[in-house]
Amino acid sequence: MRITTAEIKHGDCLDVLREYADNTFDLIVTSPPYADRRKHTYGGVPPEKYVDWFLPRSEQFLRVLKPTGTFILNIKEKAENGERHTFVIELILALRRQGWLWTEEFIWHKKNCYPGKWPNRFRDAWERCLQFNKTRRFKMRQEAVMVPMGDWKETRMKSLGKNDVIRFNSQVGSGFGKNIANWLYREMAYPTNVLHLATECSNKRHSAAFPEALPEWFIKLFTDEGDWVLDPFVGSGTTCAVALRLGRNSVGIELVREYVELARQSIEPATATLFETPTNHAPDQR
Amino acid sequence: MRITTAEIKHGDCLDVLREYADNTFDLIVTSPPYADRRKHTYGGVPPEKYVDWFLPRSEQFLRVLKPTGTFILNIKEKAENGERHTFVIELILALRRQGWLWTEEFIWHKKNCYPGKWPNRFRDAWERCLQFNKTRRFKMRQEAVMVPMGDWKETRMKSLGKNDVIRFNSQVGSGFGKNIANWLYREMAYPTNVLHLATECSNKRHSAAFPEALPEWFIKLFTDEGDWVLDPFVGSGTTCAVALRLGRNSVGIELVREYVELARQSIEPATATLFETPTNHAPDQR
DNA sequence: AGCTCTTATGAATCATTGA
DNA sequence: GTCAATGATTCATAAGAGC
Repeated sequence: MRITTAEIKHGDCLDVLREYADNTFDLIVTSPPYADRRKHTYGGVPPEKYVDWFLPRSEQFLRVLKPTGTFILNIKEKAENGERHTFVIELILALRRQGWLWTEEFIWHKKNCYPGKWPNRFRDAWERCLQFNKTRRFKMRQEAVMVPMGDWKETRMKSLGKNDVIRFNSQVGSGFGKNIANWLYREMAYPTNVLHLATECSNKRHSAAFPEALPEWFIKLFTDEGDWVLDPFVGSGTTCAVALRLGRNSVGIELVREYVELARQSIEPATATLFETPTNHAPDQR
Repeated sequence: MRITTAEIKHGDCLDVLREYADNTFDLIVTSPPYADRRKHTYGGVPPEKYVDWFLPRSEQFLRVLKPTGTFILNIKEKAENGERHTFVIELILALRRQGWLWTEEFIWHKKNCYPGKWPNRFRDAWERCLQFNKTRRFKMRQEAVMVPMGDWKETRMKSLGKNDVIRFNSQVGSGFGKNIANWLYREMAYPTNVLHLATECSNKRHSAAFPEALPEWFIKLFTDEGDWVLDPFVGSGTTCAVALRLGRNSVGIELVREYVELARQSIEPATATLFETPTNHAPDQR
């Protein structure tokens, strides 16, 4: 038995993180407020000042991240007046100077991107998920995010039935799930660094900044159960809700009061839930 | 009747391009030799010196490109010693200082990329196709690269959603009918800035060749028939072969002698072919 | 329960109008 | 003149309703 905690803090992550000790978190995954020229919008940091605004905060991220930890930054520059902003690539260079290793750039392909037509531009259907690390020996659980090969989904999954799949997902490593896993892994392949996810366009009150599948993928890939996850710009709480569901401890920080309330609601029903850990489950088999 | 030419020049594009007048080409599309520390490989420019090596050449590109023209740079930094090189993003910043507009970054998603497994890295399944322009008013033929639409039209036309009605009501006058007419006969949709192309594995002796579909897409998008296409690092001649097939004039430049021979062979069979131009064809209608 | 059909909307961009 | 608000354009997805 293990208690998994999820906590939403109100404030600027620059200040809030000072309360946390060095080397606390295994994963920092976040989608910060994008640079925007308009002052009334959330964030309101103009592109020219974005790097200067970000660096003091990423300095704290660097401090509280474990040496084996990973920092995933979901960010995308916008096109304005016909040209792409450069603040994101300038941020990459600045973060390296700050001591981060730029280890990977994942591409999130948004299958259902925003529509629109312009005379000299197509719809923007991708975002960067930049990976930074403190050391080259970071924790990575590649088996946790394997994907079905070829037409596996159409052929075998259909014959399995929905309940079987749910059972498999919830109890890999024991009994029924283990048997499936034996032949399943032969049918699975490692993914690439291109993620195909749709944005969530549901009728929920709080529209998620990014879909649950995005933090879920990185949490599975870079943490074990019981590890600590941080989202310093947690917004409506997606990251913490997913971390909680996956049995990871999490801290979310949010500046805007009303988002704090939303985020707390999203994790409320399960905050005190006890998660049972299968006795025969080894994290590195996942 | 019109004669389409394709010519392969031997030499360094820095020197060869001096023979060409200002504002000659409508499109420059190329996949330059990647930075590489090993000297025996093609290119052999170390990453630290890549920008300095590239800038004099891109200065020539800027000169010979028409004001309405486009420069597509297919390039991807490689991971070395566990970290991504920054020379590509530094090159973007340097090209902007040189006078280029960084108008777009297309993502080429390589659907069947080379298999492999590393302890802390997934397969690299994408490359950057950076778009640069001299002005914001560049030529773009979006209709030439439209893709078959999903079932959007059918579902949309079956019944208009309440939201559509609201949006139409907000318009003045006969906007409603006009928009419906736009949808009625449409079977194709505009693509996004993510290209899904398979790599051609059945390839020749030139290792860095990109698939024909890649230059083809950009040639269709940014040129009309009879326009001029340049590939300053033409390698085995893919760009020129495609340009010829599409009825565009092209110049390819290659430093390595044996690749020059390969490239010339690839366009040989059709070099002198006469392309018949339909008499009722107007370039601006495409 | 398991389908099909309906409906809303999403980190969008550009041109135009208004302050 | 600079800067901010408004209008026009467009399509893939999943929740929810209906059968």
